[in-house]
Amino acid sequence: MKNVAALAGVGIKTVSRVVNNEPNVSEATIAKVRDAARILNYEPDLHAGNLRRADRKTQTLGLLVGSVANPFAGALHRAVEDVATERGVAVFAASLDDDPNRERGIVSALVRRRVDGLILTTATKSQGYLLPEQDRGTPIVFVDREPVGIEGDAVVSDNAPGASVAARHLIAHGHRHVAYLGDRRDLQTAAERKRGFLEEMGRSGVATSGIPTIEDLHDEEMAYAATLELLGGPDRPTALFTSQNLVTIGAIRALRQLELHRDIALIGFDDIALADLLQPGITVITQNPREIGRLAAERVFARLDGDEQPERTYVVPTHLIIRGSGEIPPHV
Amino acid sequence: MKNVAALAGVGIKTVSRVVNNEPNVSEATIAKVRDAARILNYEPDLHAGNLRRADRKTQTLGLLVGSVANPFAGALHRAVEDVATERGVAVFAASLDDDPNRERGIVSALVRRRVDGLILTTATKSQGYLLPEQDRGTPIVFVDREPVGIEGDAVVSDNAPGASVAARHLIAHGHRHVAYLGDRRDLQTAAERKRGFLEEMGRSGVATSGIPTIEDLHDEEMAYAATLELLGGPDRPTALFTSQNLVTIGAIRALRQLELHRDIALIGFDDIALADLLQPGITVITQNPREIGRLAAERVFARLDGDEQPERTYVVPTHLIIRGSGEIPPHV
DNA sequence: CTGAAAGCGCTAACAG
DNA sequence: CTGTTAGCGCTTTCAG
Repeated sequence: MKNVAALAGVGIKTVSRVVNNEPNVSEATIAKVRDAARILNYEPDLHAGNLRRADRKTQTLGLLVGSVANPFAGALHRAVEDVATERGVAVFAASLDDDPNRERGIVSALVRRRVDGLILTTATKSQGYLLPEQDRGTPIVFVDREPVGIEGDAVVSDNAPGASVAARHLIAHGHRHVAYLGDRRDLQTAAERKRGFLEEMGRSGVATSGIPTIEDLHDEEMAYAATLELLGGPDRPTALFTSQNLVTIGAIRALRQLELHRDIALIGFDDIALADLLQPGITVITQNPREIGRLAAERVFARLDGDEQPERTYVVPTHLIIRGSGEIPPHV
Repeated sequence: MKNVAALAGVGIKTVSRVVNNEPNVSEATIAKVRDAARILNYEPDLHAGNLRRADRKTQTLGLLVGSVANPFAGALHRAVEDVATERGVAVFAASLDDDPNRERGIVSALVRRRVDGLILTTATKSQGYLLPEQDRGTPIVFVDREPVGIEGDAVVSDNAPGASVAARHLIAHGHRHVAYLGDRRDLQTAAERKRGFLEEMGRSGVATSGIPTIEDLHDEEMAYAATLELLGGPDRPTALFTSQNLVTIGAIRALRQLELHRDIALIGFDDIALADLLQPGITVITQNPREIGRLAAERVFARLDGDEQPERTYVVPTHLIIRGSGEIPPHV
C-alpha cells in the first residue's frame, strides 16, 4: 500500500480510501491510485486491515460438518456458501467425523482465525466450552444437532416426526413386525429418529419390546452385516426402518443378497442418490440440507446484523417420498 | 495477550514464547502463563501474529472446485483437508460453477486473505492473471484441468486414455454404432474425453463422420432430453458413451423411459452412486478424486517446503468398472 | 531466562 | 478533498 501511494504520488490514507470505496476522493486521484495499484498488482491484505478496523470483521465463516465428502454435508455447505458469498464472506469448511477431539481442535483453529460466525455440527457431550467465544460476540448456530450446555440457535430436521411418518406408513401397509436399524446411539439424530419410530409403533399398539432394534451401525458394511444376520435369524421382520443413509444402503445390499428386496418393505431416513431407479424404488424420508444450510447462514448473519431475539431451534420438515420399497405388503 | 501478561505478571514477549512453544522459558513461568491464559479464555490471533512473522504464513489454503455440492468435489475436498489438517492448515473451499467471473472473484478473495497456497479448478480461457500471485511465491496447483497461459503443477485424470478404454470396450463387444454424449465443449475435460473416444473409434475403423455426437449437455435434464431425441430418431446407435456424471444419469433415465436399458449399451465417464445396484449395473470409467486431492495438496506443501523441480502435470489413472450396461451386445 | 522497543499493513481520528 | 499520527495484536530484534 505504501508502494502504491508512492507511485501514485498520494498519501497512504488516500490509497486506503480508494481501495475501500470511501467518499471524498476526487475522480482524478481515484484514477491515479487505481492505475498504480494495477501496475503493482496490489491486493489489499484483509487481515491487516481488520486488525485496526472498528468492527473487526474478518469476512469469514467457519463451518463444521460430518464430512465434506458426504452428500448431505455438500448440499448444506453449498447453501451456506451461497448466502455467505452474497456478503463477500468466505467459508472455512471442515469435517467432524463424529470425533469430539476433532471438534475441539477445529473450533479452536477457527477461533484463532477470528471467524465472524460459526456453524457447527457437534460430537461433544456438551458445548459449554463455546461460552467464552459466544460471550466475545461470535454468533454460533448449531446444525443437525441441538446444543447442550449452551444456548444457541439451531437448525435441525424434524427427526422424530419424520421417523413417525415412516412408522405410520409401514403400519398403514399392514406391517406389525418392523425392525429398526440405527446409527450410534450417542448421536442425537439417531436417538430422535429411534424415539419417533418407537413411539409411533407404540401408538399403533405394537409392543416396543417386540421390535427388533439394532444400533451403533456407523457404516455400510456394518449395516450390511447386521441386516444379513437379522434376516437370517428366526422370526424375520416384514419391514425395515433404517435411520440413516449408509445404513439404508447396507440394508439394500443385504436384501438383494438374500433376494428379499421384493418381499421385505424398507423405508430409509435421508434420501439416497438414484433411489428412484432401483427396483423397487426406495421409499425414504428426505431431509432438506440446502434449507438447513441456508437458514443457518441466515441466522448467523442476522445475529451479526444485531438481531437480538431469543435463541431458538428451527425445525426443517422432512418429507415422505413413496417409491415402492415402503409399500411392499407384509409377506409371510 | 497484554492481559494475559499482566495477570501472569510477566512481559508480553514471554506470553508469546509460551503460546508458540519457544524455548528458554522456565517451567514455573510457563505454568503461570498457561493459567492466566486459561482464566482469560485467551485464544491467540493468528492473523495478527502473521503480520510480523518472518515466514508470513497464514496456515490457510484456498480450494476452488466445480461445486462443493458434487460428490467428485467432496471427495477431492476431503483429501485436501486431510493433508492440510496434518500440518495445521485450514482450507477455504469455494464453488466455481464453471463461471470465469466467479473464478476471478474467488481467487481475488483468497489472495486478499493471503492463503499460503491455491488449488484450483478453472473456467477462464487463460490463467495468466495468476502470474503476479505466483511471482509473489504462492504455490498454485491446478486440478482436473491443466493451466493455460501460465506454468504450474497440475493434477488431472487421464481423460483421453480413459475414454479410449471405454471405446475399445464397446468395440470389443461388437459395437460399431456408438453415440457420444458430452458436456460443454469449451471444457478441457470434455474435449479430452471426446478426443480419446473418437480417436479410438477411428483406430477401430469406424469413420468419425458416422458417429453421432451431442455436446454442451450440462445437466441431467438436458442429457435426458438429448438422449430421448437421439434414440427416437432414425438410425439408432447400439451403444452410448456419456462423458460425465450428470449426462450418464440423464441417459439412464431416458433409456428406462424408452425401456431400452437392456438393449442399448452404456458406458459412463466418472462413477455414480449405487451404479452397481441398478439393473443392469452401469459400466463406468471411474476417476479417483481422493487421489487427485491428495496429490494436489502434497504438491502445494512440497512447493512451500522449497521443492524447486520443474512444474509438471500429474496424471491420475482412471479405471474401467464392468457392471453390465457396457457389455450389452449390439441389438438390431 | 526475560523484557522493552520497533514495526508488520492497514484503518481511526483528527488536522489541514 | 487529503495527509499525519497513533495503534490493532502480535513477532522481531536486541539489550539486559
